[in-house]
Amino acid sequence: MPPLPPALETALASRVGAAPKRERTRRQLLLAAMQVYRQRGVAGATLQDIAAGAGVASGTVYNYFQTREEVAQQVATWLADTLCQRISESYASVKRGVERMAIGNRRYMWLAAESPEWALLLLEVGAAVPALAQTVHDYALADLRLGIRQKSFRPVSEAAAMDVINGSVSSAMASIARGHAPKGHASAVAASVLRALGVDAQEAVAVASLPLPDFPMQAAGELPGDAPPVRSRAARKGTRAP
Amino acid sequence: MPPLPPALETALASRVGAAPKRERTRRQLLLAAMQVYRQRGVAGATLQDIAAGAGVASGTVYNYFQTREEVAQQVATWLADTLCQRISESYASVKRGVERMAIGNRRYMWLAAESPEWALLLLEVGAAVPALAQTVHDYALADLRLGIRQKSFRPVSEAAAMDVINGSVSSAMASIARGHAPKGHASAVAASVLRALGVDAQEAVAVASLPLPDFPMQAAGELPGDAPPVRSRAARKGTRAP
Amino acid sequence: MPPLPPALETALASRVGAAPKRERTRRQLLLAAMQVYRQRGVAGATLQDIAAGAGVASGTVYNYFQTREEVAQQVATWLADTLCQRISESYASVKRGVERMAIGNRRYMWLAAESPEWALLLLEVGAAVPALAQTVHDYALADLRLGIRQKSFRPVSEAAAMDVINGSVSSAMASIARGHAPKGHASAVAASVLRALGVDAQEAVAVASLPLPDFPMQAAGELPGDAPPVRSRAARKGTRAP
Amino acid sequence: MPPLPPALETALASRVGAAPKRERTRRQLLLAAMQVYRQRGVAGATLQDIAAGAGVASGTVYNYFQTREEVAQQVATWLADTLCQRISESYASVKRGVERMAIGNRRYMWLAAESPEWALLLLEVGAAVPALAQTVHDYALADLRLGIRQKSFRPVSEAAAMDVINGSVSSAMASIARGHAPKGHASAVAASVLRALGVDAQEAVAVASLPLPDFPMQAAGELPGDAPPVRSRAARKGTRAP
DNA sequence: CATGAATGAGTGTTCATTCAT
DNA sequence: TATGAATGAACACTCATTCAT
Repeated sequence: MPPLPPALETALASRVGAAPKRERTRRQLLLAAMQVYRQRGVAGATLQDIAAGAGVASGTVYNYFQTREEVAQQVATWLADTLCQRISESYASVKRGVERMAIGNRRYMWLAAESPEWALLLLEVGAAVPALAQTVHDYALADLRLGIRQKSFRPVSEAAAMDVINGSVSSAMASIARGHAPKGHASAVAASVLRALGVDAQEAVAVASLPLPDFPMQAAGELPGDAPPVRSRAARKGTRAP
Repeated sequence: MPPLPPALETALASRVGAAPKRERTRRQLLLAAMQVYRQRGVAGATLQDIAAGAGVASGTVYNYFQTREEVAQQVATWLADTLCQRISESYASVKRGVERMAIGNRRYMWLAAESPEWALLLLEVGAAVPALAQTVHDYALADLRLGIRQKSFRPVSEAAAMDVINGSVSSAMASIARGHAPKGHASAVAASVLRALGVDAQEAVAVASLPLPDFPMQAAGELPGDAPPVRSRAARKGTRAP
Repeated sequence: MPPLPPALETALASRVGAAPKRERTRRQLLLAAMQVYRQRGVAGATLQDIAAGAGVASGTVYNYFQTREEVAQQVATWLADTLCQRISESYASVKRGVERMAIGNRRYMWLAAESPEWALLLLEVGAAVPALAQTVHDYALADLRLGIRQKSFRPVSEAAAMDVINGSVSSAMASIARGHAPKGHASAVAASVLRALGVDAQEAVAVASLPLPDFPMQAAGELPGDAPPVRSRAARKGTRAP
Repeated sequence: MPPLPPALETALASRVGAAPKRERTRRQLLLAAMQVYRQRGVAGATLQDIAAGAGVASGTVYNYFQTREEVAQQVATWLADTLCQRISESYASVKRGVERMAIGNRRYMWLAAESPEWALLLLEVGAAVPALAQTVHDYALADLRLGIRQKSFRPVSEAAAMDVINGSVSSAMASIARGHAPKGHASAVAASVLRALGVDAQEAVAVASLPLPDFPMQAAGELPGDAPPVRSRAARKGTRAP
């Protein structure tokens, strides 16, 4: 999966080298899984492909994940946590809900332009694992409520707003990642969403055109989602020593 | 799949009894396929499940469809043609783009409330078979352009508008079908979408609250998508079994 | 199967039009079977392909042949009888064994040059149905013995001679039909075989270079191998009349 | 497949016990495949038959061969390499083309007498996999050309000679293996072939009656055709499992 | 006789999972 | 822990054969 947004690249791959062995292998597996998910889809991915992609034997995967499905779960968890956290950090200093909403939405669409493969992966995994969508949903909801408190948003209803936000951004990510979108699509969609939330047309366009804040490259401390222990029926230390 | 909207019920199931044998079997197969798609997903559906659901031997499926994928294609085609045509007919007399847009969007969400299983099927098949999404897209685009010509819509861009429309309605259908949506969600989402398209807030809510026109129950002439002969890619419109 | 030697063309296809219906259908089936045998091999031929090739429904085949294998048997029988009889007739007036042997062998190889598809069919069917090879074998054996009686041949043994004759001609037919053989290959092989049978080198080449007698085009009376009745468990007349 | 010529027995079966596991299983599979090819034909052999014959589950076959056809290919390769190499080694010290030709041909026919099943297998596989026939062809061609250079052979043409050699020996192998051949058939055919190549009758019989050189029993170094890794089309000669 | 829909056992192939080393 | 051979249930798809019309 070629061009990963640098920040994510940093978060994942660059740390593969510097970690206890178990964690390193686990990340290689997650990384390989994502590659395969993009090439074959989550449903079509085979464990042997993932293992091969990570450079380990197929049996080894079961030292890290109990079932095929758990791999997808953990990929989703990792994606959700990393993305949401990283993105929300990138505009932590922005205090107005309108701007936060516009920036958050545009950032996802920017991701789709920057690295279409990862965006499609996100959509693919999001469709397969509800947990991912839920996490993203929660972050957006916070900004929505902030904007409402600040009287910037007057949505018809909170639920309607959430469907418009999530639906529009997802749809736009797909359009952009597949190359079907015109220039400026991300801002146009972001502005449209603001309008749906009750923002005045001119302001919507203005806010949706502001320059995006920087997206920091360095990993912020340790990764979330670190290795939950394998809960195998045979999980013990020191087995096999003669 | 229990509660099918009556109009669709009419179109499909009620005619299973009165048709030449070949066509009857084909419909049973499509019907069974839809059931299985809902239970196992399009990707997870097995041909033997479909065959069993239709009450025929597994080999029989291949007298009607050349591959597993073709079943999905024809289900999608049937769904797209039936739904789009039926829905657009139901408001053929409405001339204002704003209203048409609101009615169309609400109708899909109404479908999700009326028969959640079918709505989820539609979303599932729509995600798996691009043709379906495309057909729906085209119908919506026509109304969008109409509204623009009538100066009712002032979308930031046509492409952005389409992503907002499709994304929001899809997202809302899922919310509604899964029972996560509050009362009045369909109208709220429809109004929000109108606002995104540039409609004034009050008018948006007003238009999105108008009573939905009737949805006719009788089949309008013959069904679209009738039995394309196996092993021939010949034209499909208007074919008629002797 | 395109270029059939005219004589065979005459024997088979031209008569399809002028025959009682049952016989006509049967010939269409045999003809279609041969086509499919060439395209898919005897083992790979399906009954539905054969039926389709003959322009009848698949069930109809079972009115003429009891099993798939019987089709192959009758094709083989028809080929063997037609070919051997036709070929041997074409040099009935030749009295010397040497010449008869050379002509017979060359005629098969000529067939391979003239219509490679039919030659390959012959080899294919010959490998699958021993009866064909046996018939051809018998014709050749007669000429061999004639030549021995006439002191032209002094084979090491009769059995060895037969293996050389059959093996060499079969091998050469394949070479020729596949386009791997140089010009004059048929005569060269025929001469080589004569030498193996004890004919002097010069004479062998001379005899193997004589012009081939005409190969008559008109069908000689009726075809051999006419419809053996279907020995079905349900073979009766007048069934099904109400 | 019972009586394998001892030398081949040595090469294949006797080593099944003493080898790394992967190689052992692979040989069992090849061995089983040969058995089934004889019983059902190459085309009629099913993978489950082969797997069962080797005492493994059906899926296991795919750890060694990518497709059904590859099994046949590797059987053919193994047969061709083993046989040709072993046979040609057995008369490496013979320098005259005539003798080499006679010995080579007789050795194949001797094989047919010694272990008819293996001979029929050879013919069957040879018909199904061109590579086998080609390898055999090449060995014979070398001896033919040697004899021509030595003025022993004066074939009508090289191509004709090859068809006579291959065809006659193949035909004779079948006769012998099926028990249709009289005593001394191998020598008789070998002599006949020599005559076809231009050898004087008396000398032909004389040469074809010389005692066959020993056929060594011990494996000469390692087997050819050793385990090519699955999922790689890499070079196969001389591969060696670690 | 002809039809062609239906059958259902059978085939090649895949892949998640296990387990001895 | 890592390995990777082995497993075996599943699956998509084929096709000879039957039989009601």
